[in-house]
Amino acid sequence: MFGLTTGELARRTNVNVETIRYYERRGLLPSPERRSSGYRQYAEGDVSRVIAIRHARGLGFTLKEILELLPYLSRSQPACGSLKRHAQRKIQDLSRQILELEASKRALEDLVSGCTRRPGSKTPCRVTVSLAEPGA
Amino acid sequence: MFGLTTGELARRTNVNVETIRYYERRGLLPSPERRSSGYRQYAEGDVSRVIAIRHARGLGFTLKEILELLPYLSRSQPACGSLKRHAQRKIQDLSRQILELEASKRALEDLVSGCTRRPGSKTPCRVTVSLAEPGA
DNA sequence: CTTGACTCCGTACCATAGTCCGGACCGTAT
DNA sequence: ATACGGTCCGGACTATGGTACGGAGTCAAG
Repeated sequence: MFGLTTGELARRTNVNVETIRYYERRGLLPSPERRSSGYRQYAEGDVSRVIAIRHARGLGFTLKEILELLPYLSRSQPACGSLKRHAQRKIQDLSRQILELEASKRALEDLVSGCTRRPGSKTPCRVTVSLAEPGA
Repeated sequence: MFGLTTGELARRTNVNVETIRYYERRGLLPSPERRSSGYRQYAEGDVSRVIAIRHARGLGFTLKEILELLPYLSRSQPACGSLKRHAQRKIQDLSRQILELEASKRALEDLVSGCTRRPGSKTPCRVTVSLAEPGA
């Protein structure tokens, strides 16, 4: 066996071939061995590595953050504490983002529910006013 | 008076001069009158227009969405209904985004709280495993 | 009349996460 | 032997929302 080609790795991980190359450029995947033809030869372990990256992406980690996380994943004695701190920081980030979105949502809901304008009315509706003259 | 220059509009609305020009390119601001020198001449109304754009951005609307919204803001009889539908669609978007972030947050919290590994332990911590072998 | 601040313009650049392209080369089946 | 699909590569392109640059022209104060 010569290991997996880029396409095979891509199929197994359900990811675009270009994404595999992109992850290599970003340093998320190690530069694999090459056949004499130049074709990349991936090992089975690379499958779980790609899956781990996709999983972490799904959890909201950026590629940059994952790059910091990856060393822990390949150590035999993983630095659980550091990993935990990363995760906790990410939880804080997510909490903040959620709060921001909720604030926007509430503001919009207030806007919409506050609009009691009847069609044909001469006064502009509250939504219009709020967008056009915020603070009014 | 010759109206406001780009810089004056930028200062009054607390945005970058380049952003003003960018909004013009994107069609969010009308191309203003020009002095003989070519300098843009903005009217007072443009101040509230820029502020409205920033406000809508803060509510989570994209520039593209704001572009669709703006016509309603300048009509004398604003189409309250359309505006309301836009706002409601945005509320749906925000709700969905919030749910996604909350799901990620919960997953991370489970990961972190589930990790009871003692320093020096031979078994890798759950956070590591979960990231490296999602689904395991 | 000069200086410094401001404005003009097109274009390039930033970050993010990929995706796509085109020409060249490889590998295998027929 | 040749066709077809896979792979190689650098670079361009997508979308988003701006920011920065550089050379030229403008405005106002001294």
